Amino acid sequence: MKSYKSYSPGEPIIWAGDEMRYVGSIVSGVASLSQTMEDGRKQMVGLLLPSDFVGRPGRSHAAFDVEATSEVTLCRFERRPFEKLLNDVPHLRQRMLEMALDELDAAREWMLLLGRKTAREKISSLIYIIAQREADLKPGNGSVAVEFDLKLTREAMADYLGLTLETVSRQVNGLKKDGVIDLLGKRQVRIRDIARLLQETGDDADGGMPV
Amino acid sequence: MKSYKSYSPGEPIIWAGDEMRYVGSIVSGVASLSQTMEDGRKQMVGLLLPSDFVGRPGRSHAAFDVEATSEVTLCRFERRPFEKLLNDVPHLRQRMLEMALDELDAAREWMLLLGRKTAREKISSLIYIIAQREADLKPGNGSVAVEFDLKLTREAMADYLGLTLETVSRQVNGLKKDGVIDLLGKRQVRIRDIARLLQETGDDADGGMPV
DNA sequence: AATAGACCTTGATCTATATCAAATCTGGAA
DNA sequence: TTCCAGATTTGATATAGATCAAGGTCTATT
Repeated sequence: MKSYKSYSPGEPIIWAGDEMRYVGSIVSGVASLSQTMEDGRKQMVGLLLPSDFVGRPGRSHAAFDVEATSEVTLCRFERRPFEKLLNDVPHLRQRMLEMALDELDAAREWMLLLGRKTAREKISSLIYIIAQREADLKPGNGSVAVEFDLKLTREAMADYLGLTLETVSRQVNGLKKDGVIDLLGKRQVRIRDIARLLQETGDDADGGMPV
Repeated sequence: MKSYKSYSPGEPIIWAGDEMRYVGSIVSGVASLSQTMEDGRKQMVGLLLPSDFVGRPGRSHAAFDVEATSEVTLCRFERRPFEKLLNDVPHLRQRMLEMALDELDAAREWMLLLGRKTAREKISSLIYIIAQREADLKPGNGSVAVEFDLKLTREAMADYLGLTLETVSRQVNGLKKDGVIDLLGKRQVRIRDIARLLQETGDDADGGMPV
């Protein structure tokens, strides 16, 4: 019932419309959840990092494309037995509901980014979020990783942010030029000024002013 | 434990950060779920129509603003007893999970719209979706309502679509000029050519070509 | 070490949509 | 009916980001 499978960068894990025989969770690497329009316009709708769940119990066909962005290892369960388990173990269903609600909140945050943020705010937000999630995985130090690998091409970032890859490139280098981040290699980022980065995201920096 | 409350257009139902004493469901009217940035930029992240659930069990404070867009009647339950009910009745938790997953899918569809669609495609998609949901409520005829009230101001539409109200106005009148829709009063819409409208949304019109 | 292909950067230009600024419409209150 | 405030339309202009077009830079392979 349980098995592991690896995928190389760019490899599809499942296409929208395919039958889903498995559900699973990411063990290592980064995968992307995305939609594509007939004319090729593409939008990532989720970034799947280690511990994230893939697939939807109770649905036989995939609604979105899932692709490996970096080298990915997936831990898979056959969907049917998993659904049975879900019925038998109330705790598990509780857990699934929490995950779904967290993802819903994340999706809604992303809607604000896509609909209303500028290109620079979008890039800053993405870097900040990846730094945060990176730090969650390797606990210890502060609450945000200072140096890490983006594990995304400029094109993948563009697809996530609703921009073109050229704009992504310009904005990343803009943040570097302005001393907010350093680039050590194309995808290796060091955050030079975390407060400044947070400010550049356009998000409420200081959690609301009490009157 | 159960009560009803009405709100007039523009009236806040709850603000982000407020304590949530109730969860509830929309009985009639339209409410909006939205986020606002410090400088006033606003993005709607959900449109709440009759039968939609409001609030999140297991969370004590609201994550988003909820406002009545039209006259709204809300059926409220105290949150704590509701959460207890959720623990005792497994069927209810099952239902909540399904609703959360459906909303997640809807949010992800909206991400494609916000990130990649043109203004005209955005407006067409919104009109199409409202027509669909309108038809769901009053079943009978075809699968899509032909004539209905948008129940949203141009500004509310703009906040939902990530546009300005001027652009919304121009695009709505563009669709009218091109014979896709008729306007009977500012918010009353008649769909003149439903196939054409669907095409204008940019979505896969004919459900994918088998090879 | 040379080559190739996938990424990435940079520059010039274009355009969809925002922004600014008036009208104009509309439905309800007096 | 007349008036008014909010909602909508319409026009002129500005601009962020897209698009088009080269080059440059890694990294793996031979």
